[in-house]
Amino acid sequence: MADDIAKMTEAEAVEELSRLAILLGQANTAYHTEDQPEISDAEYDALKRRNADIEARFPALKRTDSPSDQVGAAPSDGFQKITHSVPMLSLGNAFEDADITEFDKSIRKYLGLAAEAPLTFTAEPKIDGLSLALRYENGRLVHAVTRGDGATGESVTQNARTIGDIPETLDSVPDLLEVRGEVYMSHEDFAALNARQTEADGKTFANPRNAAAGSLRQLDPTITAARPLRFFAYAWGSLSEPLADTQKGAIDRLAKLGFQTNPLTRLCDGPAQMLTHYRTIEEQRATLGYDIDGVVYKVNDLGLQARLGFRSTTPRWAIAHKFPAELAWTRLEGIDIQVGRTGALSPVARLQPVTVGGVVVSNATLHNEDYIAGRDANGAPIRGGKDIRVGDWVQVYRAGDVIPKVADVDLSKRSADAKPFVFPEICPECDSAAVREEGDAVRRCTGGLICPSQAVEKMKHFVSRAAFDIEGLGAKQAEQFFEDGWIKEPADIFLLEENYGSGLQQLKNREGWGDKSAANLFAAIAEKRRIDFNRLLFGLGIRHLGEAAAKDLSHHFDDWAALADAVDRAATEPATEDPGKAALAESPSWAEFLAIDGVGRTLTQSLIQAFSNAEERASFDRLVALLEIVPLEAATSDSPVAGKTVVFTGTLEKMTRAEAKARAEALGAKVSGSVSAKTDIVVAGPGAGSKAKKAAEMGVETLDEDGWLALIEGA
DNA sequence: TATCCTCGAGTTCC
DNA sequence: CTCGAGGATA
Repeated sequence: MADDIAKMTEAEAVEELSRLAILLGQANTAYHTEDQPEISDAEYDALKRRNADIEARFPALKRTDSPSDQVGAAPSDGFQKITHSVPMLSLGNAFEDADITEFDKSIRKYLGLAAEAPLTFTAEPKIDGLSLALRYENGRLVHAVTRGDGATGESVTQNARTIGDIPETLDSVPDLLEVRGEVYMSHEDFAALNARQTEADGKTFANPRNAAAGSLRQLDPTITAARPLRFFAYAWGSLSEPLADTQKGAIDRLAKLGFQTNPLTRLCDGPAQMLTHYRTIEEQRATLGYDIDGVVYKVNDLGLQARLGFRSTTPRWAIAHKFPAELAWTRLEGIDIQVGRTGALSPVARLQPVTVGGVVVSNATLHNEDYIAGRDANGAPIRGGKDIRVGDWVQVYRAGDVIPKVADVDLSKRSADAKPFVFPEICPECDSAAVREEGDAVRRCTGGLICPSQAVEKMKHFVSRAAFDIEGLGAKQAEQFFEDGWIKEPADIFLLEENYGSGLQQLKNREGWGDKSAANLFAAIAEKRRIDFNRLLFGLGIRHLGEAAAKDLSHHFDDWAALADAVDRAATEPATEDPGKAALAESPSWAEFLAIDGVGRTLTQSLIQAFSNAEERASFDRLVALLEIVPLEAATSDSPVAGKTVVFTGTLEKMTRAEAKARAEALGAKVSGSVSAKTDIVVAGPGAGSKAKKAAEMGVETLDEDGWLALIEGA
């Protein structure tokens, strides 16, 4: 250790560590962006060693962004999960020019803008890479998080620091700034990387996107550092203060801060200009040097963006205009039938492997029975039917550049002896009858849990990410345990240790399993004995009960017993021969379900069916007895309208009805269409009629539009 | 009753 | 990611 370090005071150490962090940060940036590093490797190492020495003497002073945790640090085990403070949503898609005019129109309608009123959009290439969120606090990069499922991503901070386009520090920025953008690899760098990979171990990447994704998710940052990744900034998440008041202004600001922004970003005054720019970008696509898969349009005015807000998974103010998908022709070698957890029989095409969009595809979906069929039993042509036969030449594409689909068939190349595909009417897995309900597109196996395929798929669903999400017990393990007979129903998972704890030995003999993994698994399972009510409901795999409905139900029912009791009562109400009739709605037990937003007759019936099935019910009971169910927290919004039921009536002048509803809901209010005893607030615009009158009669608080806006202001 | 929007379910490859 | 269908709404 150098003498001066041994003599250093704490204050001096703080200052020196700060100086070293900046120097090393600059050196890193220079190293990764330029051919010529500013300092030699030896000098770099010396600085790094000095930093480590000071940290060794003053461990308490170690900075959160310490350079010693960066490139060259020991690999961490896995990536920390981080919840995005503002969700990273995906974009709606457009494929045709008409979708763009429609996009413009629907925005105008939502905002109440006339067709001739000015409305400006940004248009920029959609980079085909992976999204990354960079969190800067007081101008220092503290976190880099992948998109993940949009709500939660993985921290790849150490890896992101090795990317030259990502600054370590920023000058004169808001205290909190989250920059979002795309990590990608250029064609040139991709080719060079694959050449190197070929020499090293022969494992090459299928396309630049996969190479970028693989590189960013390296546990050892030194490997990422050796991969030439780049970054374009195009958006932002949480901010302590706005960057600008337009989209373009914000992008320009990011560019000034030192981020790369895409040079093909333009302002467009309407659909005509947007489409022109789309063609321009499309023409340049091949020469850009990196992959793009379309053009993104965004409403330029950030005030309007805020008014437009979000649908459940996409913003209303942006859309991705995709380039046409790459197509390929190949031979259909066979058609297999898969049976899903609900019993749905899905046809899957087995193809002669073919490259589509940089990936070799050998399976593709064939949608359903009608899609394959040419003519029905009476010889009449089926609408939408393509008459696809084994042995045919078929056209394949990857929908959204992901899911392979059979798009078309070349009838001219059909061999004379090709036979129409006969869709099975018996489940291929369990021989139960497979029936198709009137008006339904899918045929379903009626075997229920007798059908091994349904049973195992249900189990996979139970352990899936949105349900119990047990670490170490994914789809594969669930299937394996099911086949072993160790897990026959969800409750068995929680009895696994008790019943097969001694089976540790057996586990150990299985490939990839040791003492440790079994212990870890039991710990992970134990952790999920405490489970959110909505996750439990979703995990049960009741038909029509998805993630959203599970939340709706757990908002309404306090606990499992309350729900089960309500379902039981509904089950004893009049038969449901004709679910459209009023008799059902009038029965109080059904009414309780139908009154829940998002719950209708179909789901109610489905709940009754599941709970009334003795075996299924017993299986639920066995499971619930082993769990501690955590009720869903009420939307903890402290806005003045949280939990209130609001009715809008009359003409709204400052916002459209859809906008008013969305804003109210975002603040935790429930928006209803008619005034009832449950209504808390009526917002009446000019021309309000019977609803305002009824509200007055019932003594419900009535506000005009300004009164409402004043009420929610600041929330 | 028709239309719009959102959700559920099933899909592949890495 | 897409299709089909359920649920809300005009």
